Amino acid sequence: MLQAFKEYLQTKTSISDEQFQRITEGVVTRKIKKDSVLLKKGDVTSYTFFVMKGLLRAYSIDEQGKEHVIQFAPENNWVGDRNSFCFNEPAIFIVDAIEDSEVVCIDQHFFERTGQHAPQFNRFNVIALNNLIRFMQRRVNLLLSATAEQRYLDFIELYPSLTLRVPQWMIASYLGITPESLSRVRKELAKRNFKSI
Amino acid sequence: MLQAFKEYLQTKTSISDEQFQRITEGVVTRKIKKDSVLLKKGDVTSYTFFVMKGLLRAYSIDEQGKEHVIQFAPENNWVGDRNSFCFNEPAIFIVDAIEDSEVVCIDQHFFERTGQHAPQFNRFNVIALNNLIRFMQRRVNLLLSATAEQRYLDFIELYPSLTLRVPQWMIASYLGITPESLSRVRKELAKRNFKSI
DNA sequence: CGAGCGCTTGATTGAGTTCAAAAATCGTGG
DNA sequence: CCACGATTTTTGAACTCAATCAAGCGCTCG
Repeated sequence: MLQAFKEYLQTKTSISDEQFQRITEGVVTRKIKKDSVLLKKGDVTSYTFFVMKGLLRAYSIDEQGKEHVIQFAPENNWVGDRNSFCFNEPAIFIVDAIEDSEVVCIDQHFFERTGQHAPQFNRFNVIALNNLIRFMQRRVNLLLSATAEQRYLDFIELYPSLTLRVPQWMIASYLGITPESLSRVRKELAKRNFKSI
Repeated sequence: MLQAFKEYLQTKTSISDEQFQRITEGVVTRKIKKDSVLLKKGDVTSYTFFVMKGLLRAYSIDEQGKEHVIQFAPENNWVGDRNSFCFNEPAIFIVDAIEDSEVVCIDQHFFERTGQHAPQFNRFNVIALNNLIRFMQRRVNLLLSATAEQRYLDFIELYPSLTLRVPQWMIASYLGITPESLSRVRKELAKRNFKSI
């Protein structure tokens, strides 16, 4: 049932089968149907989620009702609202499913327990956090400096598979442009013979 | 000599004077004159820096030679290049001093040692990393959704003191707009009687 | 005191938005 | 399996926010 999660942890931290058994005692999974919401703005939850199957997104909605995708979370990724999970404040993002998905619900206790049972886990966790920061710095840098076209090219290079699984208007939302603009960017790229789309 | 660093660590982690003494053995500080570079793009360094005094910035330079500020680092903040420090890759950012500054040079060993001597430090570190991620998500969200004016208002609210210490063109660079645009935004705000600038 | 840098202002341009509508694709029930 | 409605993508035209280019002002610091 937690097979994918086990494989993930074991490739990252060399946790034994028995250790895995122990640390995931009581841990539950949850299936989320396409288009249904896992976490909504304003909620205060003590959970964050590991995606075993499917694809989710975290996004915000501005005053004009427009959505802005903060993160896509396919298999083997984490998703949640840090505001809520780490700081016990109301969630500022909405998390919902782009495809039928299955997630593992993880609370703070899990992190503590696992850190005690398997100290390598803490190291791994710190590296993962640093990696995420590095990744976000890159995204900020692109938003500061690059055109819509450059950002799109960066996206398809970084997430070739997502390009096929995510509707175009959501990618536009992730890039910070309108669906119409992304359509035009793609048209322009196609004209200049980017068959690779 | 490390007074400011000691106070920082003690307010965050309740490390004793003796512990501090032990973990900072061999740790060196460095003074950086205004406008001089602490870390340049392409360097591979095993250090990250805690700012005891002054103000630094991390920024990138794009193909057209334009600078984009990723981070301002005043007193009691950390600055460095994660690519280099955490992943031993060439630095992608430049770090230089906006004011005459003094930093503590910290290497990976410090983090390991400190984590062993004072386990609370690890907890604190993880929280700080999560806090930074939360903060960067907020910035991405603003870049995706807000106008130049909204981003500027957010900036002066979040960093009232920096607004006075940082030249205007650098704030523009942080916000992802040109100095000319920021000048106009300020003019517009002044007209609408935002005396509070 | 003058050269250079930072800030402002104006005129023009341009990337991307908005609004509107057509074309293509998808999902679902008969 | 097809048809129909809904959603997504594309296309067009007008518009807007911010960028660019260019000039002038004011400060400071060497």
